[in-house]
Amino acid sequence: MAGIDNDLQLVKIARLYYELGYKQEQIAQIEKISKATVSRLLDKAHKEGIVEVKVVYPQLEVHELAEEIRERFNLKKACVVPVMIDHPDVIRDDLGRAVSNFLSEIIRDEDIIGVSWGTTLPFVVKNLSKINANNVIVTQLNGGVTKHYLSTQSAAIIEGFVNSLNAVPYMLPVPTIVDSVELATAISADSNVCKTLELSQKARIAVYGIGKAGFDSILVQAGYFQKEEYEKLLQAGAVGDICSRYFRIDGSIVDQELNQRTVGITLEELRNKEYSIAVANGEEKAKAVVGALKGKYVNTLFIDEVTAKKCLELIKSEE
Amino acid sequence: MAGIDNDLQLVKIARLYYELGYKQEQIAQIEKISKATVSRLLDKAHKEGIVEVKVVYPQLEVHELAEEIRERFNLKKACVVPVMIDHPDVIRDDLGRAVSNFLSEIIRDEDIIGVSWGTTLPFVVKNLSKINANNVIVTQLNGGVTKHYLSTQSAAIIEGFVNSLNAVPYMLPVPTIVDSVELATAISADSNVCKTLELSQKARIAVYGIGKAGFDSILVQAGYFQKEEYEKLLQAGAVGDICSRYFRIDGSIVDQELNQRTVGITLEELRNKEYSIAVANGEEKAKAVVGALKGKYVNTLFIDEVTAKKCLELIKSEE
DNA sequence: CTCTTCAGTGAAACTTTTTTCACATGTATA
DNA sequence: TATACATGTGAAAAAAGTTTCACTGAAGAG
Repeated sequence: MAGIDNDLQLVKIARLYYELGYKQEQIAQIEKISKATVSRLLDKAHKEGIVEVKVVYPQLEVHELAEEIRERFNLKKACVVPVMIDHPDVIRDDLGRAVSNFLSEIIRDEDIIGVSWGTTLPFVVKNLSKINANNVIVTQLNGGVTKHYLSTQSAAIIEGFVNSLNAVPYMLPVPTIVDSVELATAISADSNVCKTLELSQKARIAVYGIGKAGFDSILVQAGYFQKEEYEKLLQAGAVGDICSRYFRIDGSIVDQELNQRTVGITLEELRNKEYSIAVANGEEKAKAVVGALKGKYVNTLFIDEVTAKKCLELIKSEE
Repeated sequence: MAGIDNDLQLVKIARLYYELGYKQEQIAQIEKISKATVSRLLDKAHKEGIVEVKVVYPQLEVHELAEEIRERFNLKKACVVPVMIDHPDVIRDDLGRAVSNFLSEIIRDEDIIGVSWGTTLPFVVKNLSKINANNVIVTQLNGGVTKHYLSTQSAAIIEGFVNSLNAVPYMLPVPTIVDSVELATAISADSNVCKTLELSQKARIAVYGIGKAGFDSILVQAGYFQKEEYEKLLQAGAVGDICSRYFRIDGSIVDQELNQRTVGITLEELRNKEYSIAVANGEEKAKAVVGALKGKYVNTLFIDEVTAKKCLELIKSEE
């Protein structure tokens, strides 16, 4: 798309501006263009990733809250990031970084690591640094959201992991929920799908987000549910999902038939992972997080301060 | 110096500005300070390294010129970087990056790598990325410039290499040129100095700048030479120096007595290195570069386009 | 205790950057 | 060939960011 000539000029202008501190007007003279164009080209350089701005700061944690949650649910590890700025993107970025750091501590050669998709996972990928490991396999834990096979969202997440770990990907290019149990069985029997599912089962590490049950869920918006069907689900006590499998606040699975129509790793299987790593962000997800913890679908939790507090409140009010 | 509270606010403001794209005026409202202060704090965040701006671009090379130089002087490798922007800092940065990339290709476990100081070396250090190698030793090839033992310049360069390579440093905390041959011999006999010199001799890789002989040289300014002494040197044909040892355009050493009063690796020793890597930048250094190449003190050259052309001109005009 | 000094601040003046607007150029389409 | 349409430009207007300046309050000196 962008020619090399073009990019060279962008680089030149960016360097004159950011490395040498020239004013845009001086650059305009040098390049014989208007200062307006210089401004526009600098903007383009940002968008094309030629200019990178990074804010460097230590990873902070709220240890007391983390310890309380870890003990209460007998987790392997809990990490609570402080809410420095109350904005989802900022919090998710901090969570993503924390998860990423943790992964680079635990990943080793020959590992199989399963990942799902969601709103938080992209932030893990964004913060993933090159990790030195050999023969790692990345598997997709559950199908994509779009029904038209291969959602770009999940593909990008897997790709990020693959690049950072120098790994081999195993995708699950199927819908996450299908119309009948028979169809789900048939799909799972397909040799490619089956291979990925097997690897997901064997994975030592699984990383996924915790979803909140509600009409704003991606699954609803992607048309996986009729309105009445979803309402029934909510009335039956659904508070959240992991890999598109819905559970109640006590951790029990809501609808066994639905569960059987869902393709991908099961919640049972997650229980047995050495590392079942969940990331969650947002107060409204507190019930979902509590459900996930009570169901033991998670042994390593990454969560923000506000949500962590809300979770503890919920638990304490139950007692 | 800066309190943690203070830094936290800097980080917060930097993130609001660069990650969320808030205007300084909005941030001023949030933090209940004036927009002038926000501007000042952002400036401080830059200076403290909390905000990093990087221009990302591929490493470009002028292959034809490089090949011509490589062949003519029978070098192992020559790398000529294009002059995108005619400013010493920019060119040196490109050179530094090129050297740094090359080093990360060739460095291996148990290596000994000797480095000098100069105006170009800091740019190599700046661009050095973490290199995975074990038990590497970094030695200082020649004494610092200041006569007061331990020049910060060279210390910083060594430190950069040590950090990047996870290496152990061997410093040479002595003046580079002393008053008498006897003193030089005595200093070299000191057990610490001797150890470093030995390691420098054994080093598989040496990295250094090529200096130009002239009254603007750091050595002159540091008071190593009387004016008349230096004039004599120039009249005797000195065009440049490597590790404070002066040579003519044909590569011959200018003053044997001075050479013997110089502490550090000898030019002879550089000739036998597996990798004798020189970096040079600036048209005015062309003669010095030609001398270094003719003397075979270099087998791997990193140079900018303009200087490379000038060198070839010089050689061709001699023929 | 008073005076001086100094770092830090906001308001306002100033500079720099971005956006708007009108126009030009080239390209695809009828 | 004419016509719509997108793309890119500079001049000027508008917005955003920086610097100057005068003032404040705190720390140290007398």
